[in-house]
Amino acid sequence: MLPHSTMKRHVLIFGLVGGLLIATLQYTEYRFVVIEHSVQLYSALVAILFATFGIWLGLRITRNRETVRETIQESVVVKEAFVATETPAIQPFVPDTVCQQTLGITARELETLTLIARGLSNREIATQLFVSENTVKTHCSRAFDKLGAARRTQAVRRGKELGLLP
Amino acid sequence: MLPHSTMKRHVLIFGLVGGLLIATLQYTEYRFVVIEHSVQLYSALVAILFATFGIWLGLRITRNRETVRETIQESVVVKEAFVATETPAIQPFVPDTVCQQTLGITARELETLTLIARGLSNREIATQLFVSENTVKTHCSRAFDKLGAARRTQAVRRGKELGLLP
DNA sequence: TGCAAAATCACCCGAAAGCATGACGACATC
DNA sequence: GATGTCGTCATGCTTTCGGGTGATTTTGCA
Repeated sequence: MLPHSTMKRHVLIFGLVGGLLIATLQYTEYRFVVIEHSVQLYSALVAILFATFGIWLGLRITRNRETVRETIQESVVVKEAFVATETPAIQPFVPDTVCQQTLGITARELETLTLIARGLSNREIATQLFVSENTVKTHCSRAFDKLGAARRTQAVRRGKELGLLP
Repeated sequence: MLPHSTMKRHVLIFGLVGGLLIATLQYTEYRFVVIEHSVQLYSALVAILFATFGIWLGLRITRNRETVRETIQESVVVKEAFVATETPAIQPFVPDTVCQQTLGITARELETLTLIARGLSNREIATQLFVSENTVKTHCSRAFDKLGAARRTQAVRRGKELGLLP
């Protein structure tokens, strides 16, 4: 359930940022290029910027709308929608405990996976979890095994697909 | 021939009007419709407006530039350009071109990043891109550098945060 | 109380990843 | 023609990962 105010602020910020961006670009342009085709090129750039921005915004909004719709009819479909679309919008992420248990992934392993997904190295993870690097490696190995992953990037991907990671 | 300052002011006005339009519409929206999906629908509308505006502008500019350069062929080019720009607005993921350019990430680097995010190893990426593994490594290094990432997992995380990766 | 699972740590070793550096050709720009 | 960017590739070197194996200590539950 997305609060409307959040969305509103989103859009508003988008708009303002767009305007500001244009303005700043304009300003910088003033003191930079004074060549022949600069205006055309510059306009093209702005146009592309606008287009991509609009497209991107459209994509975003569309995706969110789908989320809303899915949530309303809430059933089995909600799960997939949750993983795919709503996850990034909300802060307190709750991993799919069912999936975790069916795969036999322990709490510590999931914790390790989460830190991997954050981009930490084994050593950093060890520091953060107050364990040795070897232990982290063990957790990694087991988690990778259970996820059917050969690399940590793959593990992250799988974890996100399965709803184990935010 | 239009004086440069005129064009500049043109573009600037476009940007500002865009931002203001969003803002005012947003404001009116606040005190008008209080229906369920109004915000989402409304945002979608604004997005479409933005996108079409951007596309239109892009088309205009493109046509102008083509006209300037080679007057012979034009209609065909415009058609293709239209198809090319509007099609990707629907399904597939569109990376944030602005962010990409501000960071100076090249197309090849982004491609490499995408495959990294898919969990592929450097060797697999090399195979898929028909280049040597060393080249992949180079792309990785440069991309990591531009993203401020030390590891590939970190790069993926950053890329997703910045809207460069799906 | 005792067993099983989990968590912890260690060691080795090969593979992969990452870093630095240099180089070359293509291509566009100036 | 000089310059710059991009893509490509290579080499050498260091670090990190991942797999394998084994061991010890908690811990939870029967």
